[in-house]
Amino acid sequence: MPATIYHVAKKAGVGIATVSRVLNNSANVRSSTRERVEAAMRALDYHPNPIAQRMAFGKTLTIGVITPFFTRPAFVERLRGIEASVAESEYDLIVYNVETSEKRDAYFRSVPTGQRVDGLIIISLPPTNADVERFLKSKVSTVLVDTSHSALNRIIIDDAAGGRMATQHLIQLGHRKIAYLSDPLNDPLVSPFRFTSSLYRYQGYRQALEEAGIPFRSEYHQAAEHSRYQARLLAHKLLSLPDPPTAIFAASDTQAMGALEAAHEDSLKVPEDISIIGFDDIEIATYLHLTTIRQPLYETGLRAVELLLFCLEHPGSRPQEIVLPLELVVRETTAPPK
Amino acid sequence: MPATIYHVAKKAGVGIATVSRVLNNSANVRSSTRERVEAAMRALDYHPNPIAQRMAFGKTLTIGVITPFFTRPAFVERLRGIEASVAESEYDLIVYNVETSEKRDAYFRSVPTGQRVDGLIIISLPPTNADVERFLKSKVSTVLVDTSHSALNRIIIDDAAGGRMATQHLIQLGHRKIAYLSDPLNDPLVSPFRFTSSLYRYQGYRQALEEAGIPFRSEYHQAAEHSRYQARLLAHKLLSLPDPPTAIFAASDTQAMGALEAAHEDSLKVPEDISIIGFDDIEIATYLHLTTIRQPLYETGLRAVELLLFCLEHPGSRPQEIVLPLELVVRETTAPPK
DNA sequence: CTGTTAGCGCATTCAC
DNA sequence: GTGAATGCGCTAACAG
Repeated sequence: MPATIYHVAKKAGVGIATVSRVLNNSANVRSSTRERVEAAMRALDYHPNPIAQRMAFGKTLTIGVITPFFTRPAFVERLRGIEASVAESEYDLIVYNVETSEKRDAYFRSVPTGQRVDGLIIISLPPTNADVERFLKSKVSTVLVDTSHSALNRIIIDDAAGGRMATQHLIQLGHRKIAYLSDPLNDPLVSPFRFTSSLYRYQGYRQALEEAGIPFRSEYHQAAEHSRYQARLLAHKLLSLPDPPTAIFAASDTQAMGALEAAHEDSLKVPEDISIIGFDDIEIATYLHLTTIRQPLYETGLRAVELLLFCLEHPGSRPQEIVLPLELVVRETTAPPK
Repeated sequence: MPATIYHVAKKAGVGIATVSRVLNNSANVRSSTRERVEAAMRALDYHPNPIAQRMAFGKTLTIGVITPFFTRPAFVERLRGIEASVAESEYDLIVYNVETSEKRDAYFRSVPTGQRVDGLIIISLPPTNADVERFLKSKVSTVLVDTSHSALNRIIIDDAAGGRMATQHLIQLGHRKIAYLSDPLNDPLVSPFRFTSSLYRYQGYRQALEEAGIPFRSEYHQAAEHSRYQARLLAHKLLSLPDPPTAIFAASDTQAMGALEAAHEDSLKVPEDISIIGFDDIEIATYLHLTTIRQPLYETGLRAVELLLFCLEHPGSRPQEIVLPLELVVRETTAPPK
C-alpha cells in the first residue's frame, strides 16, 4: 500500500490538486508550498501510480513493438536500441514477438486499438493497405522499421543501393562470376512474412551486374529459408557448379557465415579462392573479419523511438521517411579473384 | 474512441454490472441476457479497457523481467520462452535490460513497488539480502532464474553438477590435462554483476579432477570478460603453454567458439589434437557440432512464467526451487587424446 | 438474476 | 495560488 496523492496532500496540508500541480509542473505554485509538498513526497517515498495517471490522462504511456524472430542478431540489436531509448522516456515498452503470420495478423489487429499502446513500432513486417487503414484511424502513431509504406513513418535503409554497393565492390576487385545467396525472394509459402530486404538487395545486385556489362546467370542465385545451415547448403551447391562463382554476396551476415563454413569444408581459402561479402554488420562480423555492408542497427532503434515520440507530441504530423546510411566495411573475406 | 462498457450496456438494454459479469464470468447471468450482451459487444467491437481494469482491479496485470545483456544468445532464448508464455496469459510483459550495475540497482529499487508490475522475473542477477527484503515486503511475486536465494522462488540448474559432468566426460575419454576457460570468477571490478554460474561450474570441474586424482594446475584456469574474442585469446594462451592441455572446458558455448577458433588458428585439429566442450547448448552449438552441456533455456523461461503465475494466484505460497535437468550432448569436438 | 452506487488514484475544470 | 468537485472505464459490494 504505497502512499497516494491524498496522503501527500494531507501531510503537506494542501489539497490534492496542488500536489498534482507540483507533480506535473503545471500552473503556478507558490515556491514555499511547493517545497512543503516536495518534502512530504520525499518523506512518504511517494511515487504517482502510473496506472492512475494513465487512467486520468487518457493515454497508455506505453509503446509497443511488433517484431519477428526476436532471436536473430539483427532484430535483437534493433530491439536493444529501442529498449535503451524507451527506458529514457516516460513510456513503458511491450515487445510482441511474431513467429507465425497468424500471430502477426492477430497483433496487427489487436494491438493498435489505442487501449494498449499510444505508439507502435513495427519491424520488418510490411503491413497491407488494409492494415495501414486500420492503423491510421486507430490514432496510434506508427513507425515502420526496415519496411516501408508511404502513409506511415518509416526508418529504412536503401537495400537496393546496399546490394549494388556490395556487388560493385566485388566487381571492382575484378570478379565477374558473382553469386547471390539469400532467402526466398517472393515465395509466400516459404516466407509468409513478405520480407522485402532480400528482394531489394537482389535488385541492386542485378543492377550492378548490368552496369558492368556482366550477364546475369540464374544458377548464381540461390535461395532458401534464412539460416546459417541452409546458407551453408546453398553455398555448397554454388561451389560445386561446373563453373562456380569466384565471389558470393550473401543477403545477410548470418548467411555469409554459412557460406564461409561451406568454403572451409570444400577446402577453399577465403578470400584467396572465394570472396564472400555479407550484409548487416552484426557483432560477430567484426570477429570473423567479414567484409560486409554495415547498416546502423542499434541506431535504427534509437531513431525509431525518437521519431515515434515526436509523433506522439505532434499528432497529425506528416509521415516521415528517414533513410539511414549504409557503409561498405572491407575486412578480410574479399580479394581479387585468382 | 472505442466503445465502453456503457455503450454495450445501453445497446443490450442492461446495466453495466451485467456487462461486467459476462466479461468476467462472475455470478450467474441468465443465458438469454448473456447472449444479448455478447451480441452487443460484438456489434460494437467492444474490448474492455485494460487500464481501467487495472485501476479497478488494483493490479497492474503486467509482469516485468530484469535481464542483463539482452543480446547474448542464452538470455535471448530464455526471454523467448518468457515472452511466449506471457503472451498466452492475460498479462503484459515489460523487459528491463541491464547493462550496468547502476541500472540493475535502479531497477531493483524502482520496479518492485507494486505500482508497475504484479510479478517480477530476474535473470542471472543475484539480489543482495537487502534487495530480497525489499522484494518480500513489496508484495510483488518474484522468480529468480539462473540465480538463487533461499527466500525467493527460483528456476535453476545445478551448475556444479554440470561442470563436473563436462569434466568427467573429458576424463572418461582419457584426458588428464584439462583446462577451464571462463569469465572472471569473483572479481567485482571486471564483473560487477556477481554472476555465479562460472564459479559453480568451476567448482564442479575441480571436484571431478579431485575425484579422478588429477591435481589441479592453476595455469589451466584462464578467465576474462565474457566474449568470444577474449575466449579466443585465453585459448591461445592455454595452447602455447609449455605443457598445454589436451582438452578445454569452456564455461559457455560462446567461449567454446572462441576456443575452437584459436585451435584452428594454431593449426590444431579438433578433436584430434584438442578436445573442446562448451556449456548451454545455444542454437549455434548444434551447427558447430560442439559437444556441450545442454540446459533447457527456452523451457526455463516457460517454467519461470508458470511459477510466477502460480504465485500470483496463490499469494503467500512458500518459495519453490525448481532445478531443471542438464544433459551431456556429445557431438564432434571431443575425443580421446592422442 | 440484475441495476445502482461507490470507489481505484490521479488530472482537471471550476470557484474562491 | 489553491481547494473542492467531477470524471476516466471498470469491478465489486450492495440492494432489489
